[in-house]
Amino acid sequence: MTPKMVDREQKRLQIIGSAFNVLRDKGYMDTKMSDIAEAVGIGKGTLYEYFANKEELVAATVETMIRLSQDSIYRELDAIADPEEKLRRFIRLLAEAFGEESGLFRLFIEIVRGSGGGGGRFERMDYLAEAYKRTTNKVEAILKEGIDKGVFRKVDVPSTAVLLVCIMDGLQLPYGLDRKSVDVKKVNGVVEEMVFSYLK
Amino acid sequence: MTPKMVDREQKRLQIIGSAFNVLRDKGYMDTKMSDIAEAVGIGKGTLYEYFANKEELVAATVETMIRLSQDSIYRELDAIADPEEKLRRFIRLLAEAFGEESGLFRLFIEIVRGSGGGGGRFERMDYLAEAYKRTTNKVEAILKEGIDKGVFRKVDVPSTAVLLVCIMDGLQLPYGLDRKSVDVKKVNGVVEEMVFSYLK
Amino acid sequence: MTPKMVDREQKRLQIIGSAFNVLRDKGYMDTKMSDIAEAVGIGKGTLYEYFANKEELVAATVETMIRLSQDSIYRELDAIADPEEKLRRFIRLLAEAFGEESGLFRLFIEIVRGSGGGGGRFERMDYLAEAYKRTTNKVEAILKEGIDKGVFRKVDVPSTAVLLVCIMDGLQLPYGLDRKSVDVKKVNGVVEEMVFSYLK
Amino acid sequence: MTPKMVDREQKRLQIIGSAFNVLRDKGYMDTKMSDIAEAVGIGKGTLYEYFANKEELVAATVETMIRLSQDSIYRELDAIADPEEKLRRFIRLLAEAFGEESGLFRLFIEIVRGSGGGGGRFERMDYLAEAYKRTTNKVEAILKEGIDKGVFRKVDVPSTAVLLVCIMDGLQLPYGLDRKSVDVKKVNGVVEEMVFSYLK
DNA sequence: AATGAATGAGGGTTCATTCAT
DNA sequence: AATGAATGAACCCTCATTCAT
Repeated sequence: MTPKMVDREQKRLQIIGSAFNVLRDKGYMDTKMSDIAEAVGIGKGTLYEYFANKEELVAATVETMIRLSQDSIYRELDAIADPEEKLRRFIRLLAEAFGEESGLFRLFIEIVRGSGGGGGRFERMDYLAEAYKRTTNKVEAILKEGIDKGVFRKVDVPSTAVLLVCIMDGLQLPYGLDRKSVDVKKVNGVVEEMVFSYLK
Repeated sequence: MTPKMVDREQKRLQIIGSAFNVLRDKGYMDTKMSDIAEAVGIGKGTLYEYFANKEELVAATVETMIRLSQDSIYRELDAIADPEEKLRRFIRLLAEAFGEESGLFRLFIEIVRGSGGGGGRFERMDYLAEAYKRTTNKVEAILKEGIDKGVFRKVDVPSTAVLLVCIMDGLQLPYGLDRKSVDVKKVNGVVEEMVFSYLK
Repeated sequence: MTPKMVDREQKRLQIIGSAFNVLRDKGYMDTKMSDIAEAVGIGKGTLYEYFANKEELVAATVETMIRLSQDSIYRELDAIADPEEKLRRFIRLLAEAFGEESGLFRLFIEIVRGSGGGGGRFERMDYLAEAYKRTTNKVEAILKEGIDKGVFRKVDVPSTAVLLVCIMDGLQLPYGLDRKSVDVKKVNGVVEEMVFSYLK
Repeated sequence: MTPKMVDREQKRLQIIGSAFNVLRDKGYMDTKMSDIAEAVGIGKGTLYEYFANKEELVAATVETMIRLSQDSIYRELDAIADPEEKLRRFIRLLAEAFGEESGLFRLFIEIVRGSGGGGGRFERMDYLAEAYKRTTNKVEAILKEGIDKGVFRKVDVPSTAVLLVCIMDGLQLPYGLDRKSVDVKKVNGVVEEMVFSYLK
């Protein structure tokens, strides 16, 4: 990687960071390229020096933010040996990651929505599917390990893993609708109880 | 309500029905007013005789479809006396309603996304919050009844109700990403098991 | 053709007429869609009700103007029996058609230029090639008839026909460069003399 | 001219050479400044060290290429004494210069087109008019000499000269439209025959 | 002198909305 | 009441030009 490449990559990341803030707040549809440029503090045209078009910029933004989020989660998880503790931590980290602070998943969903139909606009959304798959795989591994070690019951691993990820995703819902009246912490507590009541 | 009003209401419903089909398939962003008009089989201008603008039409569509879905679910549930059976049925009905066939929730999410930020375009989305609230209330009622009758443990009712709705919502996720490799029926089965392992 | 189609075709022609005026004066590159809209006296968006994009509009304009020009020329020629008189008239009509009044050919050339390279923007320019071919064919027919009737020498018909069309085209040149100092009428006279000195 | 100036002039010529290749292939409209810079193998900004803007660069390119072409033609013609031979050679040289290999005239025409209207972008296109004038003057001189020497008929010299240049220009036409089906050599042969049948 | 990253004016195009019929 | 032709604001994107290094 030449020095120039470093600068370029730095700038891409800077743009992605600001782009994410705007996209998270306004959604894909309502985010104009000029909004992003303004947020980064650069000219509109400069965006096109780093990304071919809006779709690429948004895809790269989502990809990067997911990767960063996943990397950070996985790194922390890898340091934990006990499967139950690992799963418990996983739930909390995902709840955090999906929580309001991030908004990543709200954006994620909007984009998936737009491209789910087949003729959708996002081509590179395979990455999103991969990220999802990576997460379910991670959960599957944790579950298997727990079962092998006799910590968990012998549950259907693939279905349970999918369900766990779905639940974490579903916890997004109140953020859009009912921010005030829901005690997120409590709900998260119930999630853990419920999951382990099932696994034990 | 005069006969004319009835006609008017009929036509609104007809438009809403066709609009929903289009919106479900293409998403909010990619659905043009002309697409809807074409689907209904009327002129573009006529839409504006029945709805003030795109936002109103879409809001009314989502409202109506949610109401219809909820009405049908509640009607069926009211016929069931046993709380456990009621909750079990509720889970299945919601899974169905949120399932791929409907697509209602994918649309719902896309719209909520757009208006979540506060400055968003959808003003009338309070209705969505109400629908959500109505559902959690319904679940709360079922839980309370079950606890009162000694069928369920004494769980935190509000949090558990919220969680249940979130879980049902979260089950949408695979539809957009991983339609093929997920065995939806199995996952739904795990949901039931998990919920009741927690409530018992 | 329904009544609506008539109106539509009328409007297309109206747009084409105004578009031609603008294109002739400013050239393809410097003609903005808004210039054309303004010239027609309609909104910019309306152009797109009748033509898919700028390229289609320009292609249709050139096609139509060429067709009109050719139709008018051919109609007049068909009324003439004598080959020499026919060719003489042909030269004069083409000189007129290609003359400054029209500017059609200047535009024509600019467009062919842009699309000649192969990767060029104009896909429908086959029509231009056809128009050119139609003209050379017409000239070939006149030459053949003249030769058959013994009015002309036995020249190489295809090459001579191509050359005649090229000459007429070449007469455009002074219009762009030297409008003032060239006596077009005289030059046209020389063309005729030269051509017939060759054919006799 | 200081050594520095020589270097500068060298570089200008180098740029012009590459610029011509690109312009000939893509046309004015589709040639970006970056294309030229890349072709020269220098930075985009450097172009502006040698030419004030795109227009100047293109104008200089066309000017230079025309001058080079004319110089080479004139040098060769000056070595010929016999007027008929001179004219014959002139026709062949111009046919070559205007031929596909060069593409100079296709570019020339595109540019003249853009600036013909008066409000056009090219201010310095006077040079093109001068080059054209120089060519007609040259032809006039040849014709006069031929007439004086009794080799040619007493034709209208200015008109005939203009016509000859127009014909040579017109021979460009098939290159853009009908490259395949035209036997250029034969057509060029007919040109000579026709011209001399007129002059004798 | 040379560069190329940054810029932003400007163009083509879309589509929600209007309104004359 | 119903229509769809007309509209133009608004958006994405390009590319000639500038200027800090």
